[in-house]
Amino acid sequence: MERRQDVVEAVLRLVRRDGLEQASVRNVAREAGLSMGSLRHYFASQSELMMFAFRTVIDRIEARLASLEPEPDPRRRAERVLLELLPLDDERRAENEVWLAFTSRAMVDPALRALRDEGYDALRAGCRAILTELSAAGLAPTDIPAETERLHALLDGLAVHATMRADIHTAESLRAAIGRHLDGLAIET
Amino acid sequence: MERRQDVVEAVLRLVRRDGLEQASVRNVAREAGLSMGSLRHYFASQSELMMFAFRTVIDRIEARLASLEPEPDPRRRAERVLLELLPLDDERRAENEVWLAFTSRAMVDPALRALRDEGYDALRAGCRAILTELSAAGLAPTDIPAETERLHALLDGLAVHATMRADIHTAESLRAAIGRHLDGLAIET
DNA sequence: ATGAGACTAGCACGACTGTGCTATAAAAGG
DNA sequence: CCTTTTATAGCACAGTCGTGCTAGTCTCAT
Repeated sequence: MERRQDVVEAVLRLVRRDGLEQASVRNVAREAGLSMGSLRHYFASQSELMMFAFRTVIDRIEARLASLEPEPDPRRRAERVLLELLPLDDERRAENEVWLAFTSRAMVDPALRALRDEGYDALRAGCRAILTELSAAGLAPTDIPAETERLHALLDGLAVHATMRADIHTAESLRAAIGRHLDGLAIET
Repeated sequence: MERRQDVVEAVLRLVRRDGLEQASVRNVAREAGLSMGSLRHYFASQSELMMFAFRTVIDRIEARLASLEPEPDPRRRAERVLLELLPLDDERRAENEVWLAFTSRAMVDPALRALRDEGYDALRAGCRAILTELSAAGLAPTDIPAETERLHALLDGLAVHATMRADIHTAESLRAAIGRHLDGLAIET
C-alpha cells in the first residue's frame, strides 16, 4: 500500500526537476525504480496516477495546516496560517512548484480541474475564516467577501512569485508583505 | 507578408484550446493550414516558434499599455493601468491563459525562463512606477519596495484567479478588489 | 502442498514526436 | 528568357508515448 506513496514521490520529483510533461509512465517507473508493468499494477492508467499525485499534494497541505498549534490571538493566528501556505522552505517550495504545474494543466484537463477547484475553494474558505475572525476582533473591515478576494489573490500571487523567483522573494520579504497587509486591514477598519 | 504572425495565432489558439503540450509542430501546422515543411520554412525549430509566440504575447501586452490615453489624476491612472492588465474581456483572458501556460513551462525551460523574467520585471517596474506617483501625491505609503511587493502579488493573484475561474471572478469583483486596494493605500499613508 | 492472489517484469502495437532531407511550384530579379 | 530566391509540400528516421497483454515469482492461508 505504501508503495503508491513511493510512486507519488517519484512523480513529484520528476515534475519539479523536468516538468509535468516529463512525468510519463516510463519515466515515473524508472524514477521509482519499478518496471512499467509493476507500476501499472498500482495505477491502472496515467490519469489515475496524476490524480492521485495531485490529491496527495492537496492532502499534505491540509494536513500541515491542521497540525498547526492553536493560537488564540487572531492576528498572530492569521499570520501563522498565511505564512504556512507560502513557500518559505524547500518542502513548501516543492509543493508550490507541483501545484503550479498541475494548475496549469488543469486549464485543459477536466479531471484535474475538479481537484484544482477543490484546492482553490478550500484556500478561499480559509481566507474567509481568517478575515471573519479578524473582523470580529475589530482587526479587519466588515466587508468579508471583498477582503477575501483581496487576501486570497495576495496569497496566491505571493506564492507564485516566490515559486518562480525564489532568489528575489526571501522569506523575510514574504513575511513583510503579509504583515503589512494585516496592518492595513486593521487600519482600514 | 508576415505569415509568421498567422502561425503564432495558430499557436495561441492551440494553447488555449488544448494546452501547451498539444502545440506540436504537426498540430500547429494543421491549425495554421500549412504543411510541416512549410511551417519549418518560417521557424527552423520548435523552440524558436515557442519563443516567438511568447515574445508576441509580451509585446502585445506592452503595446496595449502604451496605447492607453493619458490620465493626469494619479489615482485614476493607477486604476486604469492595473485594470488593463486583468482579464476583463476575452482578448485579455486569452493572453492570460497563454501566459500561464508559458509561465508554467518556464519553470523547467531555461529559454522561456528568460522571457518570463522579462515580463515579470516589466510588470513589477510598472507597479513600482504607479506607487511612486501615488506616494508623491500623498495617496500611498512611502515604503515603495514593500508596497510594490504587495501590489504586484495582488495583481498577478487576481489575474490567475480570474483566468482559472472566470465564472466566479466577474469584471466587477476584480474592479472592486483593485479599487479597495488603492483606497487602503491612501488610508495607510 | 497447493491453490489463490499480490506483485514484478517486459514485449508489442499503433500513435505521436521533432527534425533532416529532398522535390516541386511560385515569384522575383537580371 | 533564364536563374536565383522564396515558399510549399511531404517522406524517413529514430525516438517516446500510453496501454494491452502474457508470463514468471512471490506470499500466505487453507
